[in-house]
Amino acid sequence: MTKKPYHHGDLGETLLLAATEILRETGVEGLSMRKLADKVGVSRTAPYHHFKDKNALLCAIAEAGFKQQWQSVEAIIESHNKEAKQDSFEKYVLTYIEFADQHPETYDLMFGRDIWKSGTPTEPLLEISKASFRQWLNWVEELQAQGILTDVSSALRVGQTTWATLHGLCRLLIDGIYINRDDLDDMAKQTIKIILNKQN
Amino acid sequence: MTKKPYHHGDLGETLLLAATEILRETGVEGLSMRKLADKVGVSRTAPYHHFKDKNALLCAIAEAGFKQQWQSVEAIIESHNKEAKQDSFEKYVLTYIEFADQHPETYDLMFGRDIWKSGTPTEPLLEISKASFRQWLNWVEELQAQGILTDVSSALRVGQTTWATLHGLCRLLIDGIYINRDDLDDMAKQTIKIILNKQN
DNA sequence: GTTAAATTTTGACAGTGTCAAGATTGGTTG
DNA sequence: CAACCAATCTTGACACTGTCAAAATTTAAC
Repeated sequence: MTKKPYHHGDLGETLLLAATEILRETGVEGLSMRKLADKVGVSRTAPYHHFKDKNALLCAIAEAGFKQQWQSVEAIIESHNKEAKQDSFEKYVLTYIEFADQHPETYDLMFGRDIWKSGTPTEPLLEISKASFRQWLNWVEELQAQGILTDVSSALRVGQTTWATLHGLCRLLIDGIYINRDDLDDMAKQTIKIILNKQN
Repeated sequence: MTKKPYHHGDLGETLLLAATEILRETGVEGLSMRKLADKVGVSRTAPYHHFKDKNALLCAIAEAGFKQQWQSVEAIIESHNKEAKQDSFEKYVLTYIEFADQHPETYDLMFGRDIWKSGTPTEPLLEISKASFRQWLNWVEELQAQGILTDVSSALRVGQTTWATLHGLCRLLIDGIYINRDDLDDMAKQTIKIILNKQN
């Protein structure tokens, strides 16, 4: 049952795709509703029938980012099920960093100021972001149970700080401050050590 | 030799002060050149003779932030000189977090996208930010020498990752994601433990 | 006191997000 | 098939933004 909407064909999805492309090429500051409409070939206000706001559009992009991230994490969980937990955790962290590295603009939208401070997250975005964090907490709990992570503090607390560490690294990478691209691999490993609390 | 400039009295400084106030009250998104001019009582384009750009204005604010942070750090170094290094390091970290907590908008400018990605840092800002990071690296070196921090990796590498941890926490706090205000003290302590690599 | 430089203003332009009103199209129902 | 309605798209408009150019004003220097 492929329903082809009215005039355009499937504007909503087309807009999302085009917006994501503009985002990748020029960053958020280069993404305007009008340019987006131009690129797709509709009038300036056409997008407003598919996204209430520019904020809503950004939220939709971020939402897609969370979904993608979610899936790649699930893939790791399944494929690495047999291995030692610690190995798959490392893979987890590397995948997380890789995502931030390859989709910096999307990552910035997912966790950055634009949505969470300047704007307001939509309901579905709020949900999936919470779910995403819960996914992380589940990992932490497992690792605590197996003695790989501290259980001196609660899973929540450990989850917060470890994720802060990971997030901090990603931000440094994305914002390009105090960090060189060549250092990334090395720092990722270092970060894993810190999280796992190993000296070497 | 107090030179009172031409018409206004001391526009440059007045603008900086007013801009910082607007920043605190409404965030970057509420800070426009025109509102700023209005607030100070000059015409829209008057600020452009004291700051080349809006970008230059933001850089000036960030620069002031670095200076303030620098001074509070220096104060710690002096006053805590006699104590054990580790104690003053903890104080250092807490002070850093406190600054981010009390001047979130300024902190966001200092390390955020607006200047480092959307805009371009001015020369003086670039300098003081580097100096600020070197200040941190000096701490790391001292702590490495005293066996408080790992010296498995270089000071640079350890400095990067530890600062990433600290920065990550501050960002979480500022952006208000996955973290409650009440958890701050607890998380700060936790973060110190992680950095110092102590399990409890 | 005249000249030059620094400072401020007014006018203008392109760009932004978004609302209101009208035009067009498609699906649904009699 | 005809009529209606709702979804979709366009045009026009408004307020706001950053910033440039040219004119006006004030101060400093000689």
